[in-house]
Amino acid sequence: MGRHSCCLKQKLRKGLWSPEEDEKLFNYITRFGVGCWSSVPKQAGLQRCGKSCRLRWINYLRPDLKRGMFSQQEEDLIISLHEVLGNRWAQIAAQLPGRTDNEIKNFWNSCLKKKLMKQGIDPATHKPLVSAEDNIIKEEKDTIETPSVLLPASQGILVSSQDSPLLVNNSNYYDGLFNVTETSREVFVSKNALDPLSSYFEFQMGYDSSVNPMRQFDQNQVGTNSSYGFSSLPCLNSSDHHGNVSVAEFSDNNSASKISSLLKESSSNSSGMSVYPGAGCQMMENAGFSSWECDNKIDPLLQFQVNVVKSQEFKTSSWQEGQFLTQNSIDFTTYPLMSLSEDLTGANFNVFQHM
DNA sequence: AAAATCATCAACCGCCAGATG
DNA sequence: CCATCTGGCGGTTGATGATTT
Repeated sequence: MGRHSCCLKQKLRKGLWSPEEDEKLFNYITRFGVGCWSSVPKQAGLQRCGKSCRLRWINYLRPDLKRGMFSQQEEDLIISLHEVLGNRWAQIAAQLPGRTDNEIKNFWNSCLKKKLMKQGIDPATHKPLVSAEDNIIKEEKDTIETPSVLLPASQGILVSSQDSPLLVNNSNYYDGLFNVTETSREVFVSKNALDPLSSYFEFQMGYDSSVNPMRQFDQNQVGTNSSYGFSSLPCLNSSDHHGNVSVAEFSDNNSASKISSLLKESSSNSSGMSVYPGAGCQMMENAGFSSWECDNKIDPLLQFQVNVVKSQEFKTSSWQEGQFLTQNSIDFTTYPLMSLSEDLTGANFNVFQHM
């Protein structure tokens, strides 16, 4: 029970992936795409279960992953979303282009949780740490009060997240085209650090370009890659929480990491990959245009977002100019089918010597 | 310098839901 | 319907490197 049939088969490798395995999987997926994961290992010549291959691809090999530290903006967004969504990591990850649920989950458990605790905030409830009795009393109170309310955008947006309602209720925030004015900027700036959704606004709209991950995205990926079909293309640069660019990404001593980074660096030169199968709607989201309807039908936050995004009519011109267009298929004809072994033994190996 | 402890994160496990026959 | 397969998700583990003692 609970165990996939593929995993029951004997002699399947487990544990860390070797560079050779990464190469096989990557080359297979880029060549044939993802159909049935259970058939991937056999056809790719891997002694792994399909599930393991899927995980490896999603969490590590797929070309659109953004690696490196989380920006402050991303951090705020994760906290905000966690307050609304709880441990629904996949949904949270869907709001952060290039990040995986696993990555966010790890970041939460290893870093954000402690950070909140230090601030005297219960990471589970996002409320000040209080005694258990107080909590019980408060929970009873909460069940009576304020459910989340969604108002039509034309009337302003009231987002109530338990005890920290955020009212967005004038044309500064929403004028039919969702223009962000200086007024709204001020409000955002003075927001409660843990105000749910306000960070989300910032992130979606990229209002703070100094720390905006989308801008970093531009700098790190677009700026260093002359062609890009989709989103985060690999780059040796990464940013720390304050937007400082570093080459920390290559500090990873794991050989598989190295080869994968190299691999992705190589692939970035002609990335025609726009959609990785299995990612569902995330590609759309990565492109800056949400298609929440695919997976999320009733979630209040997502419904809220749909309203906002639809209202904008996307204001997409700049994104389109940046070629962040949603495509429905992978153009593997433009994707490099290189041999990682060759890369490692060739000139690209010099990359590692600089580390 | 060595041992102990801590932090990080890739990968696995178990469960669930939808698809399929 | 029912059984099976498959993809997806969240929780957890264990290996590894970093830091502290």
